[in-house]
Amino acid sequence: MGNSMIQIITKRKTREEILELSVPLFARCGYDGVSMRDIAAAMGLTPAALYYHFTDKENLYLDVVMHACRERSAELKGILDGLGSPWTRLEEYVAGLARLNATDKDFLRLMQWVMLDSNETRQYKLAEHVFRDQFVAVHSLAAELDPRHDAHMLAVSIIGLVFFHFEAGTTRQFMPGHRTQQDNPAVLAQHVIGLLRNSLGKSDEGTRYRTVADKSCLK
Amino acid sequence: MGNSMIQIITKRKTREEILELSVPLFARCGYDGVSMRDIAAAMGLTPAALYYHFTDKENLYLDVVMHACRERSAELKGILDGLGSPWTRLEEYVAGLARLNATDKDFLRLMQWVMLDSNETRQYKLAEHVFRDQFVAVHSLAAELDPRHDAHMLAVSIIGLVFFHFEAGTTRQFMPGHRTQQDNPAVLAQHVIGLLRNSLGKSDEGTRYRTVADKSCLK
DNA sequence: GTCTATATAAGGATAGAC
DNA sequence: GTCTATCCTTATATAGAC
Repeated sequence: MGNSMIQIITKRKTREEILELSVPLFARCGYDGVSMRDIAAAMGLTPAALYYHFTDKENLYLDVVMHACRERSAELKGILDGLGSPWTRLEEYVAGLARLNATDKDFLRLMQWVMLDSNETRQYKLAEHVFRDQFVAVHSLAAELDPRHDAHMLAVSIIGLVFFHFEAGTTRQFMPGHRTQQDNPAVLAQHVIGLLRNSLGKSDEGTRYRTVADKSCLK
Repeated sequence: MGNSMIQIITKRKTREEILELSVPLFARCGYDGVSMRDIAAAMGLTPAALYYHFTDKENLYLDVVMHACRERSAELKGILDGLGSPWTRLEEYVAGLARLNATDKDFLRLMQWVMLDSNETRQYKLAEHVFRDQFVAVHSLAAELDPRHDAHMLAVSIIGLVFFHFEAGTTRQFMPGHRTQQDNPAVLAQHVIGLLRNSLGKSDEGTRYRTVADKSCLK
């Protein structure tokens, strides 16, 4: 009995280690680009050992992506569910999302793989576990920010403004006007907030037209 | 001589057909997800025949992506190089980019694969042939639109606002607030232009604050 | 130009020993 | 839990006939 307890704990531990070590592999090369042999080699195991912990490659992949997301998006959820004014939460969320994407390239690329997945049912499962919670929160925030806009489209635009900047990161660096400071998440956040400031209804706070004087969104 | 001419023409024709038929395959499943067998089968050929026209899979893939882009982004380039005012060109470009992405899912997905490519030199080659021309044009447009903004970041934001909407299309449809009309490129274009209108300096035209009266960006 | 046949490697997955 | 050994399938690519 005590023995089986140890087995379970050990199994859990190895399982978690496999998940954690697989994240960068799948992030870099995607589902088809990584073999069970690759994963086993990265772990210092043989491929056969992986099948003790996971039924097949598909389930291993699903668990890896969900594991990576559960860990990494908790902070953002906290911001979105926070108490500040909608505009404050937006600023913090944009800054947080930019920081996450700048810091953790693996997370960024996993999201890209999810959106490109050619297996429909797999994509649906992942989208539900990975995007739904956060999108629901951004969607309500968008509705609070400016009820005159379409909340769904505004939510997508907010996320897209941050996300695409990093998604295009590796190609952007070869394009005209690139400077290294643009990869600084704080700089991007300021840019995005500057873009959104005048588009969203802040007239009730008397700040709707403040951009002319406010230099924070200017170069 | 006349005979060799026929051979060259035939070779060209078959080559073009292979490229055209490979676009949807690579668009759907990416480089690793498509085999030479798949392509040959789609063509009604054997894999060996492909190696008469292309040295290897890598070069076939490169040619497919470049072929698809050359054909599809010509219209957008025309808009960007057009004669209208910067703001007019922006509106037309956003509308054109939205239409292209909505109409041609293959193009959209090929762009995604390029940005995710794990082969660095391959990604660089593709980025140069696929993005540079258009980005240069959007970059100058951005500089004209509002010299106070960082033109590079503004250009990325303009493209990202349109692109991400469609990139997230398959997952977006399961998220709250989704309505089918949001997939209409004209609706998206209006949304994006509405967002940008107040952020970009149009004060010299006396229209900077016109959003309060202008209902086109409202739901 | 396209075929058949085949070399050679890499992939997912399992059986059974330890 | 992990190993060795192996099965079977699929992959890229080439040689040589037609």
